[in-house]
Amino acid sequence: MLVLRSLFHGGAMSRADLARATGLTRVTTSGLIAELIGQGIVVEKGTRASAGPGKPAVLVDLDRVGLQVVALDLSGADEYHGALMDLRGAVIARRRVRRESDESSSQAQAAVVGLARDLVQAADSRLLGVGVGSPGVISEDGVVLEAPNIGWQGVPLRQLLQDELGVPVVVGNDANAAAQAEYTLGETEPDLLLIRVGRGVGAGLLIRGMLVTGTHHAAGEIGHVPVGEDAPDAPSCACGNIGCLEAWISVPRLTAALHREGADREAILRGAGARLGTVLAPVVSMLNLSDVVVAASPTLFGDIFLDAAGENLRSHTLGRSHAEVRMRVPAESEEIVLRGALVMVLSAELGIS
Amino acid sequence: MLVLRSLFHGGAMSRADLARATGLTRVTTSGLIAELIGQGIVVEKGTRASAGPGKPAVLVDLDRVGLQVVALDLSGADEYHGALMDLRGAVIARRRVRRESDESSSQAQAAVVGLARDLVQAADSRLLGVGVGSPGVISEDGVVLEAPNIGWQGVPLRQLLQDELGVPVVVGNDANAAAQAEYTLGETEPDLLLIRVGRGVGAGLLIRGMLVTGTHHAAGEIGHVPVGEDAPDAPSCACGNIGCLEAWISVPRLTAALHREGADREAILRGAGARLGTVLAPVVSMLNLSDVVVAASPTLFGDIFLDAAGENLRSHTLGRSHAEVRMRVPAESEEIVLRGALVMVLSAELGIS
DNA sequence: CTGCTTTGTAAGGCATACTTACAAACATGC
DNA sequence: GCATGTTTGTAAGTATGCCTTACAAAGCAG
Repeated sequence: MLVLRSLFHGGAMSRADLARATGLTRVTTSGLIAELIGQGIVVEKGTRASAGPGKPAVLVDLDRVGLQVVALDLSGADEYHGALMDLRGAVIARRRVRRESDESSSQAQAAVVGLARDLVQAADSRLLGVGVGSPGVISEDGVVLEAPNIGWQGVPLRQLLQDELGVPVVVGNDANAAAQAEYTLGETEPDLLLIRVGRGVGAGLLIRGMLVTGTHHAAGEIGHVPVGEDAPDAPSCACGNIGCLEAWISVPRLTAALHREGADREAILRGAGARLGTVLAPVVSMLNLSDVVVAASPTLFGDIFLDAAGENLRSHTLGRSHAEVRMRVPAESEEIVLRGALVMVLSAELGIS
Repeated sequence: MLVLRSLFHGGAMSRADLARATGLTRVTTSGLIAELIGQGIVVEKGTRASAGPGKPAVLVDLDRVGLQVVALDLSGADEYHGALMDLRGAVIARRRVRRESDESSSQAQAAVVGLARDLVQAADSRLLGVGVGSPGVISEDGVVLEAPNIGWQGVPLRQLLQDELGVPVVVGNDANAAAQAEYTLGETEPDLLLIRVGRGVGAGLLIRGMLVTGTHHAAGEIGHVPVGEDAPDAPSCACGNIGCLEAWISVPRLTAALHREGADREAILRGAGARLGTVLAPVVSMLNLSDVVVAASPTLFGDIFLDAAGENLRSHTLGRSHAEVRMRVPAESEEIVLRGALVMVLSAELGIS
């Protein structure tokens, strides 16, 4: 694991470089690399153009193009999205399956299994596994305990897919997957909060690089925290309460507000951002976070929204601590759940994080 | 570590019991116990009254009365409080040093060193180390980065005490210490939030039993999150903002509010509790916590306050997740920081958590 | 008193990573 | 052109931690 992690983040290097990076001896590293080459996970990439005296180094690296992963993103509003990727995150094949709004639980399961099977069959090289980012509350062993958007309750998705496909499968919450993608594939602090806004509002939280799951696997479910519930324009939520964060900022609700007659686009977006900032303030203070990522459609959640959220967040967390909170949009935000599913497979199969 | 942890939480047991508890073999356990007995950390406690066939077991246990720890609590409003304790948490000697309000940084340091030295000299058995729970922001290596209440800034307290006393020293935030005490000494979930209200408001947070420290060691600093800042009676805070949580519920501010003419005690306490609930709601939702502990003077923060906080918290976190949040007051709340300091030493010296 | 159970220890095995030693392959200086 | 020094990668043997197997000690049950 140590060797694989160093290789993954450090890129191609010699056995001696690896020994220095991991703190192991050259001897031990050599043995481990031999084993990994035997397993087909690591490959030799020729000698390095020598840059000094001594025997020239033979570079080794993860087989970044020879190993493949199937990643699924079930969080789309009207489609299931999947891709066959290599370890670099490059998409080799992509499939989208339209979702009917009146789909039953078993129809949805069949659609997802079909999508996964299709992509697994598209693999033209060694397949490490299948990763799935799904909305809802998901247990450690990949049972979707509750996913209202898909109409699932207690669906053992991981087991189901594994039995159908005969390949290792990992299933996780979409926001958690996105947070792991941002952490493992990006250059971030080990403490990271990622907010995802779609039909609902969800969050993924990493503390010291470790996913926070909560007592009942429901960490990150902040859509139904009320905020500004005494405001004259406080919206009522589908859950029955008034002023839930989700009722302020979810994509359908925000779109509806913007299309209302005489709507002031900027004021509405600024207001929505401010609501998010208010809800996040206690969390950011409590955890002393410095890095908050908003993964959502940039047309709605662009600079106006983000600046308002950031301003409000900072004005609500300014204490004696000088911590500056950075709020930002991740790179390639469209693919972030797919990339998160990839990272989940890397973590489960290779111990990479 | 594994063996010590099992012994600490399981109490006196035989080597064979330990083997079953840890998953190690009897042989390995026996060897480790022999080593620990050699170090004077574990003692044999005679044979167990036989309860069946087989050779009667020889009980071994941590030397709970022979090992001692010095614990300091610097969070008092007008005194430094310290105790010499055994591993059970029983107080063998206690000292209190009055604190002058106009004390300088170095005077405070001298007072703390004197208190610690006094208690170290009172030890009449093997002393494991010194633990200090201090208010403020404290780095991993025991430097008090900022403690406005004591007037400290960048004081390397751990190094200072260790050099003066020649004994292992651990320094941590008081709320963090309290949370660790509650976790290690009580029967709680591995995810635990502890709120301490005194001159300020602080929190200690454990996720999977691990302390959350935050990017700049300032996790738990929630005193200056504004809440209800638009209310007509929103108080202004020393920090310059309006409606900081601390301005609503800190002991001096709450006491002052209660002593105002025509004050409705119950309404004020309920209001203060509700403010705390509102601030905690996003945190509890985000982390999916089920256990929130309020460690504060029970005269002010009794049932009225707690019920209001709990009600507000629940009404603000009721989503689709059925998680019930339990809010409670810890046992022996007066000594909780001392006991936390004890736990910090156990953790640092013996790996017990 | 024999058989069975449980405890605790002794002896040896196996895996992991370490230390030491050395051959291979290159750059550099004379 | 060649000895010298440097870095890489592997071979052989060592230390450690835990395991398996085996057995003596000390009790209960029939």
